[in-house]
Amino acid sequence: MSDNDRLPMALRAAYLALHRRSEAQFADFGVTADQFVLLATLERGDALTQRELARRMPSDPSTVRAMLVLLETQGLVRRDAHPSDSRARTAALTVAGKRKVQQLWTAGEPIRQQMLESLKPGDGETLVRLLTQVADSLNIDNQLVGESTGADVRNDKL
Amino acid sequence: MSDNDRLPMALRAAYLALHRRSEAQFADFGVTADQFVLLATLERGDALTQRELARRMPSDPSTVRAMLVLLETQGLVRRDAHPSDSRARTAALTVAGKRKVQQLWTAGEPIRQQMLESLKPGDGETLVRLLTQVADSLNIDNQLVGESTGADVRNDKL
DNA sequence: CAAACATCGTGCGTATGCGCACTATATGTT
DNA sequence: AACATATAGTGCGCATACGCACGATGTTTG
Repeated sequence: MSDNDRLPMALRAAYLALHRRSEAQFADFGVTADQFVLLATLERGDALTQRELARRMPSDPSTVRAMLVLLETQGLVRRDAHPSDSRARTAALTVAGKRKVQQLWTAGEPIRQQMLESLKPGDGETLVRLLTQVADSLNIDNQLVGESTGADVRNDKL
Repeated sequence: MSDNDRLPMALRAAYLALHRRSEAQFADFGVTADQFVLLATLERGDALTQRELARRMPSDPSTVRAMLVLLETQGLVRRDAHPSDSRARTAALTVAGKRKVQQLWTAGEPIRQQMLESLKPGDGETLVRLLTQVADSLNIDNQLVGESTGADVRNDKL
């Protein structure tokens, strides 16, 4: 039971530590940790709608919008009208954005390295697997009743 | 390499899922997920200074202060003068706060249960262990380089 | 076609999360 | 005792994170 209680706190502590460390590491580049997540997500799939971008991050659409507005003023991101759906807007990296995200991958490498080095070989994969299981168990429960409004494919292979 | 990159995102996704789910679960009680963390921390060690409370959560002292101010107006927490250190203030649960935290433990039980049920027996402990290792590796690195005897400590280079 | 419904983006309000600068107090050194 | 330094709390600013309500547009259904 005491063990039961420790998992949420351990997860929280680990994420906040990662977040703090990333903020510090990216500060020199004028970019926040979450902005990096957004930019990296755009790097893997350009010209996404804001909603699709939010789904992949994962984050809230309104949060993503605020971030895009900010990143747009910094010239890292562009928002264009969607070709077929006039409600939607697509988000894409600018040239400067692509350059920035490259720098950020490099700048963040020590952090990812540090995390892996603290684990035994193979434990990195184990950790990713367990985290994914836990995240899925917390997410899906809301819509566990198959009422899919179409082909809601879960193509996120994170 | 690709595995290297997935760990931070998996950690982020899992934490945010937990946070969202907890917010939803605690909303009926008029308490946020982080407020529960604070209250539960106070439950385990009453009459902490704000800084010690922040260290245990873990969170930032200025964040904890804002939360305490809020919780104080809701009558869940008391802030008293520290007996010996006149700079410090101690935080403690009120009677209503103690009652509330009890309710919240119960309300959050399904979430913790759900997390554990998504894992094989024993994997819960493994996950906690790996998360703790990763968190430690991200936290300590800043001042692990202590061979200085304290004469000229310039540990804070930010 | 028209009405009902779903979806996208937007704007607003609240609550963290954290850094930074500032004041007040405590502690250590000479 | 006088001074330097460390520490506790405060106040401010910025950036998420999210829910909710709104208008605009797309999609389905009668």
